[in-house]
Order: sequence, then C-alpha cells, then structure tokens
Amino acid sequence: MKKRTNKLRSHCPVNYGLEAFGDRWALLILRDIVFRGKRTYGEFLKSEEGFATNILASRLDHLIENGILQREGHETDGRKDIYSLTEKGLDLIPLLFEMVLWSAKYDSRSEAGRIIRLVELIRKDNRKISEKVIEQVKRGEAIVPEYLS
Amino acid sequence: MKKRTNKLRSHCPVNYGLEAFGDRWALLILRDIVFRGKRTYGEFLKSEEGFATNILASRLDHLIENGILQREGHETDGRKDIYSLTEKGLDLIPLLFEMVLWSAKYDSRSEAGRIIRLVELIRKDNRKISEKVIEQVKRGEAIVPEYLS
DNA sequence: ATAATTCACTTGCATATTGCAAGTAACAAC
DNA sequence: GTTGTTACTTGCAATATGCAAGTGAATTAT
Repeated sequence: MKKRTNKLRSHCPVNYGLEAFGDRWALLILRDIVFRGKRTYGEFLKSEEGFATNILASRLDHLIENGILQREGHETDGRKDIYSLTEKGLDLIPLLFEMVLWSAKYDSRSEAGRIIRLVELIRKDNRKISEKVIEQVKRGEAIVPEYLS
Repeated sequence: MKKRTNKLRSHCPVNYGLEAFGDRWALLILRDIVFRGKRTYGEFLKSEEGFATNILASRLDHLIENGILQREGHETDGRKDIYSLTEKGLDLIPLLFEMVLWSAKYDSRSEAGRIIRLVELIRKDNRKISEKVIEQVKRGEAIVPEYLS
C-alpha cells in the first residue's frame, strides 16, 4: 500500500478516509476488534480472510501512524502487545455499520444474516446503536455474541 | 487490485464491501458522481487526485462488474459513455457521508469545511439527507453547489 | 540453569499491481 | 478527406503483495 509521505493526494474527506484506512485489510482489523474483541497480533492473524504476517504488521503500523489504533504492552506477557481503538478509531464504527447494512442487502450469502438484530438496530438508528457499541468496545467487549441468531 | 475470481475471501459484510469498492480509487469515482455530477471517463480523469488512465478504466470496469455502476452510450456523441450509479451504488451514499463526517472531524484541513451545512445535515440524520440526495443523484444533479459556503 | 516452544514480527524473493508515457481505434469537427 | 478528441490499451519500470523461512525476545517445560 502507498506509504504515507506526509502529503495526501487531496484534503477531500473521501480521499482522507481512503488514505487512512482504505485498503483491503485495514478495516478488517477494526472489524475484528469491534465484532470479535480481538486485541493481539496473533488473534488478528486468525481471520477467515487469511492475513499475511508482513501485511498484518504493515497495516497495524499504518493504523497506528494514522491515529486510529494504539498499541501498549501486555500486562503480564512481554512477548505480546495489545492493540485497541483510539477515539478516532472508535468513530469509524458508524461507517463499519453502514458497510454491514449495505452488504446485508446486496450479498445474498452474507454472514450479516447471523446478526440480524444488530442489522435492524443499525437500520433503525445507526448513530444511536453506534454510541452504545462504542462504549462496549471501550470496555473491551466483543459485540457479536450478543447479537448471534 | 485483486481481480475478482468469483470467490470472495469471505462473506463477512465488511469484507464484501472491501472487495466491491475497497481500494484507494473506487470510492472517488462515486464521490465525483454524487458531489460533482460527473458522468464521463474524461470528467473522472480530471480529479485533484490524478487518476492514471489504466487505473480509472480498471476501476470503472470493476464497479460495473460489481453492479455498483452502469454504463450506457452517450445520446449524441458515439465516442463517449455515460456512467451512473445503480440502486446498489446509490445505496453507498450513507457510507460516503459517514466518511465525510469522520474526515471533517479528524482532518483539520478538510475540504468538508466548504460544505458545512451538508455536514451538519449528515450528523443530524444521515439516513434522511441520504434519501434526499439519492433522489438528486438519480436526476443527475451534483450536490456540492447547493451546499458550498 | 537450560532447552523447547511461543509470539511478533522481518527477510528474501517471486508474483501481481500500479502508474507513466506513448500509442490506437472510433468518432466528431471542419 | 484531414485533424482533433475521447476512451481507452499497451509496454515497461517501480512498487506492493504475500509465501515460506528465519529471528529475537519472552514464556514455559524440564
């Protein structure tokens, strides 16, 4: 992916977002934090899409550089780091949710079928459910279990 | 970009979206249709981010293959094609708007500063303003002029 | 105390994508 | 019929992707 060189292609808001998280992997990391409560490199590695180790490392760094993720050492295991969303990252939850809505509508085989209740809540009031989920994620919770059908 | 081979990495809704439009150029095309009323290859080419001709062609094809864009011949000029959003593509407007909100908040130099009224309307009720804008875009209108400060 | 294992990467390299510059075919203008 | 425009395609160099193997630090097992 294009390395950030302190010079954006433009300051258009869509472009800004694309440069911050717009590739085929970055938002999957955010998804795994929000939906599954994942926090470590090893957990992220175990996704159904199959991250390459160097790509995962590169994307984690990119998200940190863009202020969307933060990294801190593990409490008791010096080998591991813990990744979490910053405020800036948490504010991407409504956008993730719009993706869920869109895909639930247009992918007939979507796994969104397993969290129908969440999809309904997003459709009803994305802003409201996002605020609730932001609090959950701040506490380190995974939201999928609560909504599984 | 990864060529679609009739096999998605997964049917996760976030991944589905990423495979449909998740690279650094595709959503800029949608932006130019929605915000600027652009319709032709030549108009898309003239963006501040600077599309490469082969990349633009490739992304247009990809969006058409994914049912997000449609192409029809120009009424009177056989050299040109007219691109427009399908229903599936129009349904991405709320997501584009969430990107605008997010970037307006986190990019201190954001051009979103020029469409403050639209940003306020999105923040207030994204779904509502999106429905209005979808109708405008269906009529081929560009929304930026109406909201420029 | 030492050896084995785990975790988070890095590295080398083959393959794929990106994007520049030039070129092409169809069409419009003159 | 000639010239210019539009939407691309092509060739190729640069860059990114991703596989497989390897590395260092830390943990666990002995």
